[in-house]
Amino acid sequence: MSDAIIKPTAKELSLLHNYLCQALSETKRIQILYALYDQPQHVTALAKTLGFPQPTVSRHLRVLRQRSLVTTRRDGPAVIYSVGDERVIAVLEMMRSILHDHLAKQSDLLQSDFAADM
Amino acid sequence: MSDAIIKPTAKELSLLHNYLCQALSETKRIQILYALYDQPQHVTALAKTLGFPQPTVSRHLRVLRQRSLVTTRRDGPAVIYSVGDERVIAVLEMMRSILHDHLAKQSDLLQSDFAADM
DNA sequence: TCCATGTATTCGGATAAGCGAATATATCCT
DNA sequence: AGGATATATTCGCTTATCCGAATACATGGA
Repeated sequence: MSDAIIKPTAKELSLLHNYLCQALSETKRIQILYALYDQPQHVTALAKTLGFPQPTVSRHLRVLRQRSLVTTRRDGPAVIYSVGDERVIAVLEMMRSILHDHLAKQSDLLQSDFAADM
Repeated sequence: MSDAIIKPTAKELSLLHNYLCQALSETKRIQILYALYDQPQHVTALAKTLGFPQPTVSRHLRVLRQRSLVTTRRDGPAVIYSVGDERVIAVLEMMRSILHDHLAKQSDLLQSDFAADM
């Protein structure tokens, strides 16, 4: 498993960072991705759903759009956004499970510390 | 598949962001993770491998350590760092494959644009 | 204990990224 | 064309984060 991975070059990592890591490095954008995964919708609806101002949502969507992480289709004057690549959600879900295990482990530590004090 | 995902709360996303996304939102830290995955090593060796100043590496390692993304063990005055959770590498590898498909698709587009011009 | 090696932290300055408010642009309908 | 709705962009400001240089801290051996 370990040796199946071809170590990426610095250049590739820079691309990876600019393309994906950067895009996911903002809570609001992650919220937007999950909201769109739950339900494709247009900008104003998204803004209302999340409680953010419309320009804020629009700016974040631009970042996601430039990286093809969301796709668009017009519906009259509105623009419906959807998740462009579901694997991005899979990535986020994997991160979530790592986070959950981490929190569980921390909670275990707290418990054993507590036990040790008794 | 789609309905198997429990939509995370804003609070959880904030945690996720602070814990993982934030940590991966920096090219040098990703380089460090891959270098440690390739070979656990101490700080100075890492700095030499990557060509970064030692304090820079140390600062980034602190960020990773605080999130348990790397683990440490002492070897005399040196501190050997290793990857703390290999799933983080899996996450990065998944991102890489998304990036590669994206680049391939872009390259296809360029090709068809080119063909259309002929 | 003192020195050598290795690691972590602090400081000031520079850069990048987000935000709110205002405004520009686009689409459709009459 | 002109107005209504919806979306995108720009501007100035604030905040967060990174970096290099200097320095403090930790460990083991003479």
